[in-house]
Amino acid sequence: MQQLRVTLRDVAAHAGVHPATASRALSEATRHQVNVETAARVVAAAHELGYEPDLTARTLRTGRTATAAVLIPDLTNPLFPPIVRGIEDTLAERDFTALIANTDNDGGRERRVLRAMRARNVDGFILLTAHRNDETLATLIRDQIPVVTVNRTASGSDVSSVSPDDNAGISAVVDHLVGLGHTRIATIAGPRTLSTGRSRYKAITAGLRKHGLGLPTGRVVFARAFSEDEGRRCMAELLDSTDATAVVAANDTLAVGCLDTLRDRGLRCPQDVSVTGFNDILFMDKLSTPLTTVRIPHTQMGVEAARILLDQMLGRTDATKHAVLPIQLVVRESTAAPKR
Amino acid sequence: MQQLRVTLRDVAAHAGVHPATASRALSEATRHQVNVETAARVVAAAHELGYEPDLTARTLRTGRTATAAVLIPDLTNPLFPPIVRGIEDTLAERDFTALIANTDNDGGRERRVLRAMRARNVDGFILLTAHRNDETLATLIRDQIPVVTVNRTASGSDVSSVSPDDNAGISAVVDHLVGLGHTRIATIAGPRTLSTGRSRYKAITAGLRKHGLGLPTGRVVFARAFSEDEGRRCMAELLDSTDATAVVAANDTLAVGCLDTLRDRGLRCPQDVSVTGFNDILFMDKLSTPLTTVRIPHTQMGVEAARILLDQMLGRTDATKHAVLPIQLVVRESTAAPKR
DNA sequence: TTGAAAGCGCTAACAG
DNA sequence: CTGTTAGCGCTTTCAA
Repeated sequence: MQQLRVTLRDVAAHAGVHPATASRALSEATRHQVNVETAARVVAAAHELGYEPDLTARTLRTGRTATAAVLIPDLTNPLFPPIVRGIEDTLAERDFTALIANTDNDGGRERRVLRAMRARNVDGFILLTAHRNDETLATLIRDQIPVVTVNRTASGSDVSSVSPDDNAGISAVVDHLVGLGHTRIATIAGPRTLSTGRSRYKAITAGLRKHGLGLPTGRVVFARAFSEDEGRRCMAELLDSTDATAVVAANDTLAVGCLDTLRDRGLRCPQDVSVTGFNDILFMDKLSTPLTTVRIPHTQMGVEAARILLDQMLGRTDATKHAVLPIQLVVRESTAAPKR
Repeated sequence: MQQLRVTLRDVAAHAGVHPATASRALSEATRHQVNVETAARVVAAAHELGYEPDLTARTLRTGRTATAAVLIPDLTNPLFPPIVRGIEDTLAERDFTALIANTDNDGGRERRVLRAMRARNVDGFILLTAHRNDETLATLIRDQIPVVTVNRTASGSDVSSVSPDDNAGISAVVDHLVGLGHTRIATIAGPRTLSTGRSRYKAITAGLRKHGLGLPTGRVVFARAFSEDEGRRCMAELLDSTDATAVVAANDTLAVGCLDTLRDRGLRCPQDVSVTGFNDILFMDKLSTPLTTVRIPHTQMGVEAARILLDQMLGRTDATKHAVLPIQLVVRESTAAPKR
């Protein structure tokens, strides 16, 4: 079978001390309690034997696992991998590990995942999934488990969060379109159950108002999910109900669906209709119509979230913190002046 | 602090039995050792109290964690997320969890990750990273820890693997190009340290020979990594050294780089040069030149890998298994007959 | 069929 | 500064 594991007792025996002393010598935090020479001897022994502490045993004793759960809707959505990398790399700096799980925004799956994660005694959670009035989130808050939400803010609750500056992003998009001469601007808004959906929707009405423009009912469709399918469906609906010359999609995935429908209907982007996205996910610059969109600092969002969570898990603070990260408008070829 | 956890003792007390009996009653495998009524009482008590076994404690006792490590080069490469999802979902069916780590194909990182995973007592490994003569792999084999490689086969070693049918895929690509009338076909081969690089390179020479065609030195460039940058560099090199009318890239990422270089040089694809990829990753159908490529069953590869690993971890078998999954040629707009 | 007892490897409280 | 002791929650002998 598997090679016999080197245990703390082995190290202690090798160094001629009691296991407890070896334990102290090996931990940064308690090393000062040990005679310098003794400590050195223990460290040498540990090194020599290739000692690697058993985190399971440590967890059982301390109740902490040095693990954070990361709940995401779906890893295959290209928005998430860079964020997850930011999280993982930042956690790793403190020897924490991320436990990733996909929830597909499905209540049942979410409950199952939450149970599995808690059975594993994770020290904290990063939620890229939270909806308004999120059940998972409520449970975690009740049990005082550290949580950070990313790209989602929970309604009224006091939870740390990291999000892109939706307001600035949408505002920049609207300014850009108005600057090109568009006055009839429509939007495909995200689901109202997601904070990104709501905040971007609010931002666009505000942005248009700033220019003295409105958003009549015919020019708004709410997507039921941030999916290409929904992008296609919503665009079709808009084409039937409005004469808008530009469409602001709540994210890139929806925008990609829009482009499909336009092509299927024989319309050209940007000549007939301008389209914008949000997030600047992978390959948006290489589409047949390179997408004008809002770039958010994906990886940095993960980094920030992990930092805030680490602070909480390590007990360095319990202040809630809301990081709003800067965005950047990226103008490509999906936007142009409206036809005369 | 955190809500007090319901423990096995609580359940036992509630049911009026000894913890050991409760333990037996709660486990499928040992339930038959317990009086039916007693067992029912225990189960009811567990349910009522909302008992969730502490996996940490179980691990310490049994040595098994119900966890598998998944080592990938980089999660942000769109090839991997669907595979990882297949792995996660399949592991979850047996209440196993995946622990994902990115190695960036960096030796130091790999060693660090391996140590971290072993400190956490994972029960098995899925490697999407293995190179030829892989150090990590060798260690795992030596210590008899269950391993499955995906998209990589280790040279000469006896490790279970899951891979797409590289041979059939490349062969289909070559047949397709020859069928269009190409005779001067070049290739951007993958790194020779990766089995995918080697096997696809072998497959193309074999495929060309079948048609009486050769692959002179000027028509081969080896990429140092499966990256867009390398695709750009290699394409530039090919353009300088050959008059090929078609380029077979060893994967989609390289192919995307090729397209960039062609555009930068003022060449059109497919009119001037045909290009093909491999994998059919996300958005290859929506590029400005939709890519002709080979579709592999991403998610299914993950599913197969997880199944094989589960069999090994649960001790159901120790036979090594090599799954080669079927591919499909997807013809899009990056290939056409050569200019006159 | 059930209970008693031991122990996985570690760390923290307490003594000395 | 170091050793003793105890115990985290669970499973698995062994004994009754």
